[in-house]
Amino acid sequence: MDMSGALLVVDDDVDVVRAARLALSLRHEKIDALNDIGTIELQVAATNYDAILLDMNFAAQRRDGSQGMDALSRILATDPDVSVILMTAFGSVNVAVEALKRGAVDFILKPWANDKLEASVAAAVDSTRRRRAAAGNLDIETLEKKAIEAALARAKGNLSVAATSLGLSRPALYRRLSKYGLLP
Amino acid sequence: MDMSGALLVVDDDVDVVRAARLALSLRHEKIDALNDIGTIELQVAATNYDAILLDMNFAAQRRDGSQGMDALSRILATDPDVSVILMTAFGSVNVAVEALKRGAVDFILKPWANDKLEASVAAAVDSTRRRRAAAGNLDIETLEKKAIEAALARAKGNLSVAATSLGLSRPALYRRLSKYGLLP
DNA sequence: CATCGGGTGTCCGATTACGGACGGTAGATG
DNA sequence: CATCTACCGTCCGTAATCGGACACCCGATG
Repeated sequence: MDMSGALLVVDDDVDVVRAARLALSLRHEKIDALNDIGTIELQVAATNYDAILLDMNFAAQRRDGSQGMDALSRILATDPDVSVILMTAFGSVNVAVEALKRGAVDFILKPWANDKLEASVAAAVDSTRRRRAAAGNLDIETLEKKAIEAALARAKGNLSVAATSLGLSRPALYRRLSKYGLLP
Repeated sequence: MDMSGALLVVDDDVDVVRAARLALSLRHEKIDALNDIGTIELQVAATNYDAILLDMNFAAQRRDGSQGMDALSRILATDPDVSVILMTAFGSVNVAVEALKRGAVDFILKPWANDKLEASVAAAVDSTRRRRAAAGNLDIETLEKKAIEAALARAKGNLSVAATSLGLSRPALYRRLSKYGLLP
């Protein structure tokens, strides 16, 4: 499985950016860096990143992670399908939980173990790709087929119940079962 | 907004169950308890709970949370729409992150603050209800309307692009826009 | 046993949906 | 200016879909 992706590392500490490149460049060809969250929306809108590594603090005295949380929201508003991994040296259980509840896909404490970072990024890239594929899979027939499969599963194979929940008559459902190759 | 829900507290410590009832019974009429995860699937299959509070350790020497993680998976396999809040006295950032990545909606450290527990449960009940409502909203027209709205948003109002991504001809899309009241 | 309720599979006259084609607009380009 | 490209809104001959109705089956019940 090819997990090479386009990554963005957002951190004002150049050593962190360097360490991340070192850990990830063997496997990922494109690793952009951004040291200031002020233009994060522009950057994210301009490139379909596969994963974003986002630090949580961007001012010397800040440790509460609120800047990273804010940036997370802005990133996801700009590109709802991208996976964001938050990074911090000052993590607590509460901050970690809050980050994930707000949509981060993972949370990495600094200093990280390289194999852990690699695994997290690989999973994030995979996640993003699945999300993009699903979002691109919008044709009416695919959605209809999936809905019918879901309704059948929920109705435990009862065709009458499934037809009702789908808002279809039974003959209409039979036609679709035949059309989509779902007949037993 | 009525947030009274059917709750299940899964913990082998009767003091925890008692404390949870005390904190939550003013607002929630049904609070079941289960002290052993062995029959968790049966319990969850028998009742449409709105939220489940799940301890992470069920044996005296166990602190790693693996029993709770296992139970979480089993609960979600049985009822994919229910919100599960994990609880433990031995939480770490890694355990918390792993819990949320596996599908828990929140993570509470013991001993908890009652207002925090209440808020978490209220959000979980709301979440579960939204999930159930969405799962029950399976009629073909609703799904089709939503798909069209999503495609229009992605295509930034470009009808030709939206029609193509939906697998429809432009006249077919126009008919649906008219049918669903989506014409500008 | 007969009856009821719930479900299955199919048919056919009526209705609706389909998409290629037409005519038009707007912006970019030489 | 003329041309091209991309998009918009609509039409109409053809094709497909619609759902009430029919016949049947199965399990539960009196």
